[in-house]
Amino acid sequence: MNKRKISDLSRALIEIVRHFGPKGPNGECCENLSMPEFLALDKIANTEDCPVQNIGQLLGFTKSGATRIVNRLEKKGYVQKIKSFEDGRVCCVVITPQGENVLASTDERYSKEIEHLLARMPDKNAPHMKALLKDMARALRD
Amino acid sequence: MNKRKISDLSRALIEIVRHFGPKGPNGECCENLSMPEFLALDKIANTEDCPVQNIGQLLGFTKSGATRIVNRLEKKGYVQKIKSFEDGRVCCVVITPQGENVLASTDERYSKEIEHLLARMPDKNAPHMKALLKDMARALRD
DNA sequence: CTGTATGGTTGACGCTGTCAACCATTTGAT
DNA sequence: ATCAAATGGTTGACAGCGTCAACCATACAG
Repeated sequence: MNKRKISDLSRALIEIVRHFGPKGPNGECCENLSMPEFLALDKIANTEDCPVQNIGQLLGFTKSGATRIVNRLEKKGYVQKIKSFEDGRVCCVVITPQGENVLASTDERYSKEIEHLLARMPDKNAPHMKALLKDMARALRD
Repeated sequence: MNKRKISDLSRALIEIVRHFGPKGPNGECCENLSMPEFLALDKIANTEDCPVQNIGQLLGFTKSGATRIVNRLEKKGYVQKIKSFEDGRVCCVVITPQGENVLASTDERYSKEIEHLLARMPDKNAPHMKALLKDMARALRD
């Protein structure tokens, strides 16, 4: 198989992204959670009294997009909207216990898959690989 | 920032996927090419006389989805459909010179971004990191 | 030559996110 | 106190993408 046009490195990253991304084998992250929904849920879990717009900002959505994602999550019972009593315009989005559950179980599946993948790597250099991934993510944030 | 619920490793991978994936800063890979379109174009470039269904198979689409992606690519001028003369039912999808161009330029952008990222990382051993990423992608294929 | 399998296309549909207009609340200037 | 921005959120209309099922055309086996 003589791959052309695209460098090995690009292709490697693309394949990794594809595998773990929204359209990989697990197009949905969990039972009934799309990738953006999962990401939003994660943000909500980690933001105290998260306003709707924050989510949009963090994930690169419009505020109306954010509203819609939050509504979906709410309908699924993973999230609750509570009017802020400091500012009547703001909706604090809070994760529910069910939301916590689904987040935890998704994380578990994700982690397991990563471990499984790392175990199959040639040099068995899993710890090294983990460090690399974390460093990469950190470098992305800067 | 005390991140809860999700393990560091999961989060790292998620962030990487997000950054390089369809909804990262570059939601579109190139000018007017969505992520799936880009992937399809890559497959087409690397498959001699690629039937439409192949693309669907390789990317996890229905055959009708594949038709639609190919049509989009054709409308953009990156691809051409040619009726096979060995089997009148089959459409060979072939990349055009413009398609090659867009693929090359996208690869260049992608590569540059990776290099840039690696340069910012604490471990300056770029070749080693590249090797690790390629190993990871290889492990995915098995 | 007839029935079946296979490749591809198309119409109707559902889901997701954007845009723009909108409402409600807050805030600042007067 | 009042009124005009500014800000947070929601909603209707819309477009893009992919699925499903029905369909057409070609190939092939008996």
